[in-house]
Amino acid sequence: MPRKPNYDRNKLIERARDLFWKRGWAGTSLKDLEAVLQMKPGSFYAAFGSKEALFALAMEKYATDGRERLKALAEKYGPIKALQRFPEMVVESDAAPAKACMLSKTLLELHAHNHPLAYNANLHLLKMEAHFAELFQQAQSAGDIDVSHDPNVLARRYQSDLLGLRVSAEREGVDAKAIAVEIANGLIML
Amino acid sequence: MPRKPNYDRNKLIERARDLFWKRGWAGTSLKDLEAVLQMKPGSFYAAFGSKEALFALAMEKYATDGRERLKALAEKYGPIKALQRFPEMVVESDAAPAKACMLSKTLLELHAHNHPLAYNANLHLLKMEAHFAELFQQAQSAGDIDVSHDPNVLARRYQSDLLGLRVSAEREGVDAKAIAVEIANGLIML
DNA sequence: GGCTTTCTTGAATGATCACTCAAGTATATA
DNA sequence: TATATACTTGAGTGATCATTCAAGAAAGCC
Repeated sequence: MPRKPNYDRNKLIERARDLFWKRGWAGTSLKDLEAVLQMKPGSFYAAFGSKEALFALAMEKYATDGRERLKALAEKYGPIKALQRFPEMVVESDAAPAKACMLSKTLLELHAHNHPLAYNANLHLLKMEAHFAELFQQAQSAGDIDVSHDPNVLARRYQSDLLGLRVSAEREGVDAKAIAVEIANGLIML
Repeated sequence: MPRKPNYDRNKLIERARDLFWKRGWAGTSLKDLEAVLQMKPGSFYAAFGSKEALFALAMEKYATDGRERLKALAEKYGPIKALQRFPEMVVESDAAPAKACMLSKTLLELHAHNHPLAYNANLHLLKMEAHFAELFQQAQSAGDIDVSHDPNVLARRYQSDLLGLRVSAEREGVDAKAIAVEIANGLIML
């Protein structure tokens, strides 16, 4: 009896993610979303409920994809090489809507307003950091990093460096690739 | 014959800076500004011309103050110690409206819109980076850092680390002080 | 083919946005 | 004290914001 929606929900979320990622929360209007998603307000609200709900879905996809890319890298090259390649990968992806991290952008924009999405962004960052810690620990087991280091401390610093890298990459006239290489090289000496 | 304004323009700019710094560009409405500055719209526009013009003034003050704090630190402790102390100082200032850097927040929020304020923010970041490079060079002259390093490269990385630190400091549950110490210690080994 | 159910449409909602301006008020000079 | 010159006030501007909803269109089941 029902009627199927004539859109691919997953693709819509991806397109929304790209727009939110690039323009941020307040910088993305519903008119922008309607244009990109090719949806009228009625359909939009029937499908997603609210701008905020869609943003949460977009951020979820962003975070999940990031973790999966890291996981794929680790399975292909091993933990230490994955950690070394990841910064360069992030900075060099020309197809991405922005160089900066969507999670940190969201956090910075909405933290002062105590907006749920800011809290949400931080949760995703914590998950990613846990993943980093896991890889650092595996690298220690493989003998690539001295066991005197606390993997959680390494992960915390690594993520901080990565966030800085990605802010720098958003700037004009800064050689982010060079910074990425420095971060990667910094891991050899541990 | 004229009548003097009954406000201290400089203090108004400082209060505006604190509000913009905390809440960002879109997150700060004119109503918010009117409340904090105790000004009606008419006075506001007579005094500053536009929200954008005031934001530019606020950012200018933010950047100038930052450079002066660094300069004061360098005059008191010398170049290398100043560079080491700066990250901790930035993270520990509890009076500040936000931990994250106002310039990077502005850049991330407005870069995708090609907003003049984003370009402006980048200019201030470049100035700060030049100041860092100068201190690195002085530290080399003093024998505290090996001359094999390019001071501009050091400054680029230092600023990137600092930006990452300050994003991390904005997060809940992250020991930013510890990261600041790590950055400081990283300078010893150069 | 009719019927039910869902999806789609798009005008309309009230709220808030940055900003304007004419009228009123205060002050420094003459 | 009179006057000229600012500064202050606050209601009002049109634009845009996210969101709603009633009406119309399409698709699966009997």
